Amino acid sequence: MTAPAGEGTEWVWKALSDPTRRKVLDLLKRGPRTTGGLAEVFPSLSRFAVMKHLAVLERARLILVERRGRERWNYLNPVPIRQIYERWISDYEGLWAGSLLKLKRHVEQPNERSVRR
Amino acid sequence: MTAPAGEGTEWVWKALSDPTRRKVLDLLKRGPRTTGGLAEVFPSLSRFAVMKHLAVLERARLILVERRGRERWNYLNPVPIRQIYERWISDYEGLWAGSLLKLKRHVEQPNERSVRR
DNA sequence: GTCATATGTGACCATATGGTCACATATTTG
DNA sequence: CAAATATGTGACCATATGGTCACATATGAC
Repeated sequence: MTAPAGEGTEWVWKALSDPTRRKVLDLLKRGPRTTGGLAEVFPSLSRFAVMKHLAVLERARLILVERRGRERWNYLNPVPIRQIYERWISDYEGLWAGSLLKLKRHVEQPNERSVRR
Repeated sequence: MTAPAGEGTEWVWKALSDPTRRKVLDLLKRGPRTTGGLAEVFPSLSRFAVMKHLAVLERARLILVERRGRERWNYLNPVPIRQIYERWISDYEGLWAGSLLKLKRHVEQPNERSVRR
């Protein structure tokens, strides 16, 4: 990964770019889980693979961890997701509405495959 | 990349996970550009590297391309970003507000480093 | 203390990613 | 047509990523 890369949301984007990790977050949205409990949800993955994903999520502070006895409880932290929205996605809201009238001609041709490949 | 992965937004997440590509989108938000015009903005990258990024963005349909003569004009398509928001991010809005009261204890400890590493 | 359980570490591997370079093709201009 | 410009292709490379396995450690239950 080399460097945290200025802004601070960099690791969050990386963490969110994997579907398994997004699914983990979706699960934690409904309440905290232990590492083993999470691993059970992904029968196709080894427990170790799940642990690696959790490490990536933790680095991005998308999850917070509390050790209770020999268990590790993983909690969702929604704050970084909010930041992604506020600092980047929301800037595109203007375009979703209108204002891209000049693009419309090009964008909205039913199923135009990039105007001739 | 292997497979488009069910949902359809998969390539969009991958495309957005790179800071250079997000910067390209930020530039295109202000209007279309040619490939060469974009490459000039990234003096640290070769034109070929920029072209590869554009290919990734095009695969995700985040940009749409029109060839005019010997030039290639790249247009932003904001629709996939909107879908990311609607189909995933917005599901976390509830948590941003309150409703995570049970988490608060754990989440909001000033700078707790994952409760002991 | 001993054993089972829950998690962590280290080594390793295949593929994806981000990048390079050399060269090919297409299009405008004189 | 010839030259300059704009983009595209193929081969290649280093590192990151997602995954495996074997083994180590910590904690709760008897």
